[in-house]
Amino acid sequence: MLCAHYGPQDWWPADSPFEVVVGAILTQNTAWSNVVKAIAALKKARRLTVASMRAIGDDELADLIRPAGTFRVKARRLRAMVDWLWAESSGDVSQALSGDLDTVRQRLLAIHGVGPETADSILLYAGEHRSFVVDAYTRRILRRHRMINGGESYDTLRTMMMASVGPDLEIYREYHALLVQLAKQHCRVRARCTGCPLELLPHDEAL
DNA sequence: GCCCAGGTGGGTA
DNA sequence: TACCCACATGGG
Repeated sequence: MLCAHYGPQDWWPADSPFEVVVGAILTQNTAWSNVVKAIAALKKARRLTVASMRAIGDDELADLIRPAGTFRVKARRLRAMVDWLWAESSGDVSQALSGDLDTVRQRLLAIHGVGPETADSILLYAGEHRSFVVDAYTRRILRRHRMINGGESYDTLRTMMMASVGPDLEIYREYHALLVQLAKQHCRVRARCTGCPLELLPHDEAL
């Protein structure tokens, strides 16, 4: 039995794939609590759809997402994203993300404002792609346990994690929750992760 | 008042 | 290629 079974299901709370996409951009270098406020404002203004967000100006969009910080920058990035989604699939997020992982990932990375972490978050939580997200938590934990020296590139860490964990959508999605569980319950992931970084985490210092 | 957060793009050497 | 910096709000 995988410890993932006990993990919370709310690392990326969202009511729709598009909300995941928007959150992925809004959370860049930003506390999630601020993203929640911005998303609530978008919902209240009925602008949390590709078509309706596309229909407003940058100033209005920036004003709505102000609580998330760097709002002018993020308004431009959301604009680039909705334009792409519209061109790609008339705003159907699932359809836009369908297809071969590496191909879709490259297409996402070509969009202004979408870097590797944002792309992987979208692929994993808005799509059905088994693409591991390397975020600040992942780096912090691996470094704390001296499993990396800190200089590795994003792609190096992603490849390392995916090779050791194995292709498992649910484990990828629950990874951060898993770390919490590992810390609290001293459990080990053995079924499919023998030898992986999770296995090596000292139970009292996972976070 | 200060520091940081679930990054990315642009500029410079 | 390899750094350095702007972006900006809200919470501890």
